Amino acid sequence: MNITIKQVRAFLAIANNHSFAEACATMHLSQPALSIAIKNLEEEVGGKLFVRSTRTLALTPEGDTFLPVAQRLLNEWDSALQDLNNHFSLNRGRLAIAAMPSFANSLLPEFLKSFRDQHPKINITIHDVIAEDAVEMVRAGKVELALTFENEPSSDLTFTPLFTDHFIVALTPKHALASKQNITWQAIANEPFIALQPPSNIRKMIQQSIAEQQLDLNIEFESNHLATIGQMVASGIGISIVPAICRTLFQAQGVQCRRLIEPSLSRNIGIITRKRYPLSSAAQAFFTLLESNSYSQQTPKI
Amino acid sequence: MNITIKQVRAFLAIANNHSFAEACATMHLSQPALSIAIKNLEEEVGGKLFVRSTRTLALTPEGDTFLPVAQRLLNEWDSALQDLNNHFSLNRGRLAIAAMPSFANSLLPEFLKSFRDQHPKINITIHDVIAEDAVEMVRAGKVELALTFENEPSSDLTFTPLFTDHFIVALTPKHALASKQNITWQAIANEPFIALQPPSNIRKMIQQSIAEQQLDLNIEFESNHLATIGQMVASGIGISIVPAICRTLFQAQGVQCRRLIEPSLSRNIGIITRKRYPLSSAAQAFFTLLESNSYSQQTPKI
DNA sequence: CGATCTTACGGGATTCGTAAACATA
DNA sequence: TATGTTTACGAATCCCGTAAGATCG
Repeated sequence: MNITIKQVRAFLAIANNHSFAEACATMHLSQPALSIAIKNLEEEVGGKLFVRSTRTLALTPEGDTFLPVAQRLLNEWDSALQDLNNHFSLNRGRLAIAAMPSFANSLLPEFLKSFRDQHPKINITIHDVIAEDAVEMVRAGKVELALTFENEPSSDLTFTPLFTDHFIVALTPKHALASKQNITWQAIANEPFIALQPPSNIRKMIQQSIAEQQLDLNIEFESNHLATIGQMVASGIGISIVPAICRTLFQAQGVQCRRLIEPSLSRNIGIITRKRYPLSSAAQAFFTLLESNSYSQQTPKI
Repeated sequence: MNITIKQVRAFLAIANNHSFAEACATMHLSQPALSIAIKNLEEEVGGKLFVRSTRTLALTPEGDTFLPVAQRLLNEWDSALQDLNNHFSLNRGRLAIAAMPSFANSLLPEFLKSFRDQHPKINITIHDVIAEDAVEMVRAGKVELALTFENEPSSDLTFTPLFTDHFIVALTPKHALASKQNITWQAIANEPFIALQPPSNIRKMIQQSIAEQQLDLNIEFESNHLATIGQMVASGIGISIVPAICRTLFQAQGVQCRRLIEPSLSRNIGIITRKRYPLSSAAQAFFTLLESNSYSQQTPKI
């Protein structure tokens, strides 16, 4: 049975207009074309759908029972294809991304705002999880892309760098070290230190750096959240080392930031995606947005 | 958006086979034809559905979300059209008919049996109602045809005669009149009479005939049902005049039948249908069955 | 006789298949 | 290099529109 959409559409047009002649207009077709279309349709389905004389046109009982079915079929057909088209044209769709907390807390909201302004119909889900989990979510296909730092190259993942993020020292303005523009690791090692709890990658990087310099960190407080650390630092109970992208967040809490030197510590932040899997139009659009704006999101060097 | 069934079918074939080349077989198409079909489809919907290299083929996220939708669309499409085809080929459908009680009680079951043997998938509904109601059900479109006697020609209904049905006298074998082959109205007028209750048409015809002969009927009992009248006659409390088509029913109850003469009384029995409305395939088949077997259903003249 | 559907037929667009080119693992 | 997809192109098919024919009210 080889029946086309157009034939069924013609059937509907005629049934709704109660006339071949009038249906021509809605179908943008000549009368003979309609006639042939219906004739072929009737041959395919095995019986007449209309009884027609020159003056009257009526549906056969079979045509009558088919009418609502045909209407439903075409409605579903049209809406399904419209929906597909909307996904491509970003008038519809879902975008799931993961971001490590330091990114989600700092730069991400601006990107989201600008994406939503451009594509308000796209539903966005953010997974604010630690870097390792973000990467795993990409690998498992739970999100299309993750915003996190660069880690070891993987055979199934791609890292697209956006910018380099430096670590900075966070302290209260009343702190003795606050008068300096640059603060050394050596100086930090003598201070009460507030650290992110493992398995944070920031914690890991700081401890590795400390170890390389054969220093010891005086960790007196720990927390899971950068915002909590900011509050602790603001209260003056200790200092911390935090990503520069979160500088705005810390300053809002009354915390001051100083350059960390000898050596400075930084990491590349970018986009993790799966190899050999295409991005959805929505994800691609977000990817492009991130890339094209990354130059303006350079970590301020203070 | 002009998208054909064939294009979506091609999309499904490729997605299910994970290959253009293999999908060719199921689509009975060459590779280039498939390639072009998908290319056109992708252009219509506004984006890629597959990412393909010579060695790998995968769905895009959009293609992936469209896959189950497309599957459902085609399933519904195919089953709807198959269903329509089944209606025409009598592999499916519903037939609603009305029949006056005397017909429904006598000849109809045999017709139904033979129809069901030929078309077992057709669902049949019988409305066993008095003749006037049967006609009204046709007029209202509640049934496609009615089996009843001929009445005044109507502008919107058609009567197709099947056979002529004579009225006969029903009495118990012990009855004094049982010895006669033919019984006159005059003789009946002297007997206790068992009549169908109004608004039965049989009652009407009998009373009209009696009146024309300026006789009086000695109605002592009345009932709504022919079967009840049969029981009453069998018990010997009176005699009745009944349609000859019900002769078998009465004989089974131990009632004997005699010819009614001076004058004989008969009516044409046939099919009532709507003018200007086509019959469904099922109704048409039943109509044809009735017509082609009516010769063998001639009322026995006793 | 007039309005409407159907048949006939020529032109045009679409689609097909073969063959060649192309791309990737 | 070998497998599988895409492009090129000639051919067949299908579909459309104009014009003529048929039919019913």
